[in-house]
Amino acid sequence: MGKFLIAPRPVGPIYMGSERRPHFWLDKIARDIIEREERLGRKIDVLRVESGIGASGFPHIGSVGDSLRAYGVKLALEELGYKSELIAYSDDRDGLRKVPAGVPEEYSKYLGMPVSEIPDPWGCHSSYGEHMSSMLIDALEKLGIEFTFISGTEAYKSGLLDEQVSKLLKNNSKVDRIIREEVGSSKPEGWIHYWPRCERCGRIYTTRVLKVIPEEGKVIYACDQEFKGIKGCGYVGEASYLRGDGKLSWKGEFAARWAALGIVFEPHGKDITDSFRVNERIAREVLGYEPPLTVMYEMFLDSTKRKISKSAGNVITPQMWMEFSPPEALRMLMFKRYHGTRSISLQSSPLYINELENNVRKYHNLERIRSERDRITLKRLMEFTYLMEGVPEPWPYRYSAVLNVVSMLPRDIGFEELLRVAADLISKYYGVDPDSLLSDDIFRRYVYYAKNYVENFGSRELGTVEINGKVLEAVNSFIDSLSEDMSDEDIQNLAFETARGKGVPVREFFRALYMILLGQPQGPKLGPLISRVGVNRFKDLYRKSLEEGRVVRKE
RNA sequence: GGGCCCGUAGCUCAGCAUGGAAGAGCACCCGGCUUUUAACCGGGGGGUCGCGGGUUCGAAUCCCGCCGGGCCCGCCA
Repeated sequence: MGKFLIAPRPVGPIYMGSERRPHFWLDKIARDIIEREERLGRKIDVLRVESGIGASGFPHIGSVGDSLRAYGVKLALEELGYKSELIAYSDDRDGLRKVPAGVPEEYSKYLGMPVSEIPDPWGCHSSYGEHMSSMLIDALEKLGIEFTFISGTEAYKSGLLDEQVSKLLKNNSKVDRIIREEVGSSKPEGWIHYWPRCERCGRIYTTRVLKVIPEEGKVIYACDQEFKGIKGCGYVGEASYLRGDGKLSWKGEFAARWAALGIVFEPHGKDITDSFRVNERIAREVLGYEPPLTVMYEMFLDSTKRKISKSAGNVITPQMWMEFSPPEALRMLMFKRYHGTRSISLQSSPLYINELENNVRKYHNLERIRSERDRITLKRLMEFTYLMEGVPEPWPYRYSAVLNVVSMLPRDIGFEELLRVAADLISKYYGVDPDSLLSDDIFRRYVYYAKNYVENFGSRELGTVEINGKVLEAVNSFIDSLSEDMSDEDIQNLAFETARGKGVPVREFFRALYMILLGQPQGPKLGPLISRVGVNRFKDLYRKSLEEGRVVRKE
């Protein structure tokens, strides 16, 4: 199908190579999916894409990337005129493998038990697993992702996977062989890759299937394996695999889900590439289901390119992200590309927001982008970033300005007061109506992000400023002449008078002041800025800059 | 032991699938505009495309080898 989207062109030197059309990666995947499904002759009334939702630990920023990318593919499929659905499948049937930091130590007693059967440490959800997955679901909703939720536990209990589980167990020797061929196995030859839940101790990772009884839909098992130092309880019993008294191991669970739900696309992190490869073969060779198209994405690193991990203390949760920058910035970051190791940090949030603002502006000036490829990439990136609901008109102010202003204001004044003062200053900077800022959701959020940023990371690091000696004298004279009782106007006039009186170009004079205070050559109108910040506070800030050696006299 | 990603301008990165005159943004420099409100405008400098081979009329792009940075997996998912 994809090929027919490209119109035939006349042959000739002018068209050499021009049949290569630039494309955005999500659009390409969507076209590939459709082409593939048609070739396979599957019915394509609803194209289901899937994303797993972890339920074993706290979600981090990478967890939402998987779902976000899958959702992007769903949007792209819909744009091509197909119905599509995102399945968010919670892995709450998985056993607890380790007790994450932040969960009571004594939870080690639950190791090996399905997380949906472990009590919620905080008591607010029906289980540990539900608590964890609900945190991720909450984040997905904040990101504007629509999905159909399926709980793994429910899936097993409802019989959704019965057919596939039966097939896998009946063909367990074939499954075992594939596993051995692809990744090897330390289990004895002929191992049956299914985890029955021990009726007595409730664990699944300490059991071993002794025998499959297909005609009764059950297995005989022994709870005699060791898992993470925990020994099985020794119980021997039988479990129905049709009622879901257990679960498939990873070597087959994806395959079962794909076949049962008819999944055509699922992204995966590189940590489970082996798992994917095995499952692809099992789906194809045992279940007779051609596995979904996939993309592999890299894990996230922090700004110093170190792996994000709980022990390193650099974990970013989606909830933390939302305290510092908007969901659309995160969507943009995730949709930009899917390969290459990504580094991400909350401290860089002003950069991400700046990029978002620039891209929104560029989107409304597309004709200015010369290269067709860049044009298409930017156009689609922004349309996906705004979930196909329309890219907003650029707003007339910058986050960097809001952050600068907020970082200079006293911090103990309360949010509403901070908002008012910031609106006042920003309105003067950009020449917009302060009331419209106060009722503007983006502005309100900007002030919120900026407040959090300053409280967590301090003011933005300002570089050293070199200032011409004569200009510096003028600046000093200006600072000395300031007094508490001056109005906005007085201060503004004083600035001009001082500059002229000292024979310094007005532009240079202002530039110097803004560089010292904000680290950038322009800022909100000076009189009101100093007045809102407070003359004495302003003098302190200036004195500090001098003391810290940030301001260097240049002849 | 197995596998993956990255290396292109000072910085952040596109471009590589399908080989056809090295790109963007930021930064920098020059010029313009303005009693700072620029969310600017015009121009400019700057790259042995990590290194070495190979294929080719032609390689950033394909193949092989190496160097540097980083990541993942080893039965848990």
